[in-house]
Amino acid sequence: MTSTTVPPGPPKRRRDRAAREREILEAAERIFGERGYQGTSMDDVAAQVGVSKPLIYQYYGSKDGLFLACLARLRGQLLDTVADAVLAAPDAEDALYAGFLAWFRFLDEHPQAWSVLVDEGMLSAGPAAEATDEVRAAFIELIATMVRMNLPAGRPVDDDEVQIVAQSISGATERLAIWRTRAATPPTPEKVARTLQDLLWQGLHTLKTT
Amino acid sequence: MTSTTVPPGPPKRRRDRAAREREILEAAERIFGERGYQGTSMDDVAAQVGVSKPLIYQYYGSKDGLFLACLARLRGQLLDTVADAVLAAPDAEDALYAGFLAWFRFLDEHPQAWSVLVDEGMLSAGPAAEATDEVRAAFIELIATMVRMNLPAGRPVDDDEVQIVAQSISGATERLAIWRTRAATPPTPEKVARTLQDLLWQGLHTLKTT
DNA sequence: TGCGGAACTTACTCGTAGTAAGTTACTCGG
DNA sequence: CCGAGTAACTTACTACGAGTAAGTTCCGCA
Repeated sequence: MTSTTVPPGPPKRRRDRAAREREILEAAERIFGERGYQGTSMDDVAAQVGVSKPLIYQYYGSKDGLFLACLARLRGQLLDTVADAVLAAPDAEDALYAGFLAWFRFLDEHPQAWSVLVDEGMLSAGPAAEATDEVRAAFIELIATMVRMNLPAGRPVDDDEVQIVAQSISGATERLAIWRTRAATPPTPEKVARTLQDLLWQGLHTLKTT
Repeated sequence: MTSTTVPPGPPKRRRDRAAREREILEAAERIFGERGYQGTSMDDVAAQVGVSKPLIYQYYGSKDGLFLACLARLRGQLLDTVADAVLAAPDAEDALYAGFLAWFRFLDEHPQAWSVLVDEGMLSAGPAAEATDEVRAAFIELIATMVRMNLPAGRPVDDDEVQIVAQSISGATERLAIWRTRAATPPTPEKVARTLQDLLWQGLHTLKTT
C-alpha cells in the first residue's frame, strides 16, 4: 500500500488448492450473509481472503458459481438436520412437528446461513434459482414422503394433490422463516411448529377421502 | 445507427409528460416480464420506447423506481380481484375457496403481470423488497381478516397464531403460483384452490380451541 | 416576436463481472 | 543438486450497465 513497485515483502507461502477453496468459501459465506448477493462484489471477497479475483474465477467459474457453492454447503446441513428429526420421530404426527421444529431451530441457530440460504437463495428468481430449486425439490420430496405416510396404504394416491400439499408446506415454512427474522418479537420455534401442525394435521387426513 | 452525427430525421414531436410516463411504464412492464429485473437494462427500455435513458431517470428516478411503479400498478389489480372475490362469497368457507381461485385465475390470465409481480417482485430480496412487502402485507391483512371470520366471536384471539396462519397461507399460495408456471401440466386453478381449501379448512377451526 | 420553462439529448463517470497473458513458487526425475 | 514442468497466483486489462452533468430544442404565452 505504501510502495509503488512491489518489494518482496513476506514471501507469500502458497497453499493447497483445497485449503484455498475452503478459505474462499468461508469468506464468501460470511460476506454474502452480511451484505446479500447483490451487495457483495467479487473484489470484496478476493480482498477479504487476501487473494486476487481471477483465482476465485479459476476455482468457482463465476459469481453464481461461488454463490451456488455456498448454498450447496448450507443446504446439506439444513436438509440433514430436518431429515434426521423427521426420521427419528415415532409416528407421522410427531414427524411433522419435529420437522418444522428442526427447520425453525436451525435457522435461529445459524442466522448467517439463513441469510444466504433463504433471504437470497430461496427467494431469488435471479442467478441462484436453479440451485435453490434443487434444495427445495429435496425438501418437497421429504414433505411428499411424509404426506404419503399419513395416507392409509392401499388407497389410490392423487399425485397432484400430494404435490400441491407439499408445495404449500414448503412455501409456508419459507415465508414463516422470513417473517420470523423480520418480526420484532417472533414466536418461538416451538410455537410456530405447533401452530403449523395444528393447522395442517387435520387437513392432511381429509385428502385421502378425496 | 447508420450516421455518426445525427441528421435531423423526423422532427420528433414532443409528448405530454403523463403520456410518456404511461408509454414508458407499459414498455417496462413488458420487458421486465420477459427478461426479469436483472435481465432488463435501462438502455433496453429507453430504446424500446424510443427515448433516451436520462428521461426515464427524470420520471422514475432509478431502475428500482421504475420497477416499483410497475409493481404498484399490478398489485392493485391483483389485490382488488382477490378482495372482490372474497367479499362476494356468501360465507367464510366459500370466501377461502373464492380467494384462492381468484388468485390462481388472475395469474393464469395475466402471465406477464405474474412474471413481474411474483417471480421477480414477491421473491426478490433485492431492490423491490419494500414494495413487495407492502403487497404482501395487504394480502396478509386480508387473509388474517378471513381467518378471524372463522373464529367464533367472543373467543380470545391469539394474534401470534393468526399471524402464523396468515403468513403460512401467503407463502403457500405464492409458492404454488410459481410451481404452477414451472410445471409441465399444472393442475387447474379450481383443483389447486379446492385442495388448499381441503387442507386448511379443518385446521382453521382447531385454532380457536387453543 | 421573443422569453421562460418543460421535454429531451449527447456524452460522459464510475463500479463491477469477467478475461488474457504473464510470473512465481513448488516438486520431482535425473 | 538442478532444471523442466506444472499448479498457484497476479497485473492489467475489456465490456457493460447504472446513474449524471450540462446542454439543446421545442412549445405556450405575454
